[in-house]
Amino acid sequence: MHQVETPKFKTCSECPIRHRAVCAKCEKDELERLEDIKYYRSFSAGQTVMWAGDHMDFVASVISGVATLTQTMEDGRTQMVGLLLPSDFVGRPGRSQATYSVTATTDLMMCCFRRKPFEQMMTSTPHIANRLLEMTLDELDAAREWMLVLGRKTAREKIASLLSIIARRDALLNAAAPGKELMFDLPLTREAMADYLGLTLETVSRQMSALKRDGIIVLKGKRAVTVPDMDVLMTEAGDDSDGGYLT
Amino acid sequence: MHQVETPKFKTCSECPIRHRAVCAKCEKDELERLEDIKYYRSFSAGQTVMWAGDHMDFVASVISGVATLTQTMEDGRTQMVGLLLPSDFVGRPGRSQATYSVTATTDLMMCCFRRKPFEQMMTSTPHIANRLLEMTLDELDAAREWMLVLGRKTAREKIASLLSIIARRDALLNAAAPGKELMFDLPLTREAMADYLGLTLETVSRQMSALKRDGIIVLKGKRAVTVPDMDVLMTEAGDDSDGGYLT
DNA sequence: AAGTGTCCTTGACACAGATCAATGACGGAG
DNA sequence: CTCCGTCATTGATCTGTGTCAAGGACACTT
Repeated sequence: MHQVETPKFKTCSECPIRHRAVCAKCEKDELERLEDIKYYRSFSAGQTVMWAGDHMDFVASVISGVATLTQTMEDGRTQMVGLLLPSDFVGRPGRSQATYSVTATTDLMMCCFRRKPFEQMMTSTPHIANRLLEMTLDELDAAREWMLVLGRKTAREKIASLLSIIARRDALLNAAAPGKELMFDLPLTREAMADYLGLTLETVSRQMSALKRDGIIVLKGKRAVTVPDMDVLMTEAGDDSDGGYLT
Repeated sequence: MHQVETPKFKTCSECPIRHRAVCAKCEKDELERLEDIKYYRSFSAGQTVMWAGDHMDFVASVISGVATLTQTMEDGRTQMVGLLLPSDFVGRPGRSQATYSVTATTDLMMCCFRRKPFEQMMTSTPHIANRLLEMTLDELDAAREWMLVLGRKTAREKIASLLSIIARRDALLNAAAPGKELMFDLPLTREAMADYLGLTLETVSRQMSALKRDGIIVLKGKRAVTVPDMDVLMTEAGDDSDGGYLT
């Protein structure tokens, strides 16, 4: 049951992800052509957007909310392979079958483009293909970063890594003051966190409790997280804490 | 010490990776422009091609041999994040610092393009950018496949997964008859396999012995592997064994 | 032929994280 | 306000893989 809510803005130029999504480099006229082939779809938290193997006749951008990309083995073991945040792209041009399952973990709004005309536009205007290449290269880097987390980090480091990723992108979206403490809501259940990190939900829960006990994070309820000192969290994640400048 | 051997062919049109590399879609005239900005470099097994953080003034295609892409934490834990086979692309246009270390695990020949002129060509001819997008999307799929291996598979399944990947690409290169037994040389040491799989080299060794004991593989020396039945290996990897047709 | 270095194998034991199981917190329906 | 379902926490125990350690196979040097 897709809720067919409509977004609060009217045109692409008012779209909150206008400058970061796959359409970021488009000129006015290109945007107008995109308007013709796009439509909005919304999903409520927990809904499945598509199943692996489904026929897909669209590609899409996440406008708001969070979705997950997951892969499942026959015996039910599942691994999350991507976290889709606003402006992220879903689907692969030239491919009609979904490779992964997509699930909304919060209420979700997507901007969908009919696949065939979108593919045609990609060949006729380089702006879209260029932007998609940039975004794909970024995602590849993120996936490789994640391979280090999955392959070599301890459970505690994994949790700290996930928290710091979510904290950072949240700080970015909400333009938080640096150096100060950060506050955000976890967009994932313990089970989803476990699926992201290659752990069980029990281990996630225990490590969250341990980080809380050690004062690395403060929990209010199950989802609201406060990070008093981001550098300490980064150190727990096994990443170099210094931000790059001033040694 | 870079060995400055030269390849056995003379022009791009005779190049063995001509139709699969980043230049695959180029026309004759575009190939000529590429000739002007390219040069060959060769490395012997074990040599480091570049260190993470190095300044890079080129991007490159692997012509022959195998290289690895690795990421290392401060305390020395390392994770391989990519396996570079012939036709694979190294480096990121627009980025001057290497993100990962690249190491030749066999003798290696690369076709390097000076970065700045290559970037200019990317904007002026869509064929290169298009091909690079395709290749990057494929690599992203491979990375995500690997996340499932790292996060959710047992040591035995991990080894079987790695062996089946190498066996398949080898069969592809050498056009082996399907259904028959496969034979190939491992291009990786036990330690490199461990770094790919998020295991220790001892566990890799034990699981190799176990697969051998169970008749899944036959070892001749340390590197030569024979797979009597590919379907059995795929089942051990936890992948669906059936190739897609005929259920 | 013995010496040396690299890579690999195997064994004994320890431990991080999985598994099994019980209980708790919270929010929505009636 | 209580019932019930979902999600999270915590404890007890088990086990797969890591760690530490010894030795083997092979290639290359002299």
